[in-house]
Amino acid sequence: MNFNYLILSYFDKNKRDLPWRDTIDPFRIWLSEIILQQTRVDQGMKFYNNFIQEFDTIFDLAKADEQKVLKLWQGLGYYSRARNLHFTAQHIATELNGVFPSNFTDLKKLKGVGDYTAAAIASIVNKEAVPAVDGNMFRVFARYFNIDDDISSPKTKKIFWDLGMEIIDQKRPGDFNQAVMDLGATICTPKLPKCDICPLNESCEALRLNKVLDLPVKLKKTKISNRFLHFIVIENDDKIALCKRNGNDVWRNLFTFPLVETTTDLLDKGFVLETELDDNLSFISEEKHILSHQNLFIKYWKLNVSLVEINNLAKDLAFEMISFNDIEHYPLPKPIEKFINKYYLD
DNA sequence: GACGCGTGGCC
DNA sequence: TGGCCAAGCGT
Repeated sequence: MNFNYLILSYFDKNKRDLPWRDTIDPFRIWLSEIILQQTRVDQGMKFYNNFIQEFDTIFDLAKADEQKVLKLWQGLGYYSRARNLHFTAQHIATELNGVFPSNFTDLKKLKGVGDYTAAAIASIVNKEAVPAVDGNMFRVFARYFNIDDDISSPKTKKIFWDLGMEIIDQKRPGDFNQAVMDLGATICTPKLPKCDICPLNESCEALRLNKVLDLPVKLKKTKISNRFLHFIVIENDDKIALCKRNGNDVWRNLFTFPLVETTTDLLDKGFVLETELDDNLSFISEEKHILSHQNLFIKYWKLNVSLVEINNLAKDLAFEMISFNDIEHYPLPKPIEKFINKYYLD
């Protein structure tokens, strides 16, 4: 019994019924792969369904505003995926005459499509025998073949790619890749792997050597930094101040309240704005919001000012007054979404 | 090659 | 609880 036979037999009997598995439409396969980057199926499913409901073809996606795409992506995180998704849809619609690339080399040229995504799409849509090297593949292969190279090192990826190229099923490359991912997501999991019911348990090297939980080896740990954010809530009538974020920072092109960032939690002199308007500030609430690489210590402050002062401030802080009725069109980071839901929309 | 980029779930 | 993990990519 070899790896391919065992895992494909398992896949044929146990593959998960997922909406993007009903089609070979490259647009839908592509969308699902982008959504599932660093994201669990459970979390991405409803976003996929929402996108498909809103955009039937790549032309519909290309015609939409980026802001609408980001709004649909709101809550899913890693928002560069949504910006690149939209950019690539426009690129295909206009530069490629709406024809979605189907081979690995051309897919790789698309913004937001790397080795993994290109291989996944090419193997499923084009039956191209290229391995989809993702976290699941790292884990399943590292365990089955007892590979202890550090998977956080980029050069290790070539070891797994080469091995994948050697053994990928030539007749069913797409099923092979999906079978590895399904096994990794349901049986060969990072913690509490279900080795007792694993279809590969008679030939798995890590299981034989009792080192399943030691593989794969991942040495590098991401460094976490602390940031201190002060969001200024400015209201007038049925409007509230929002700023579009720009620059190379989290939540690019999403909207927040006007922001003052400090280097420590302790505000020197107790001032936020460092003008006489600090007298008009009142503390509302605080929370800790955890990103993958940053701890955000967030405070919300209400600024009580007149309409005239708001108009003057708007120039300095670059915000717009947005009607609550229109907020549904503005993509918001999770903390801002939660704040607005709690204080205004309940 | 190292780093920045979200959110939610698990124990 | 806090650390780790989840179908990576761009720079």
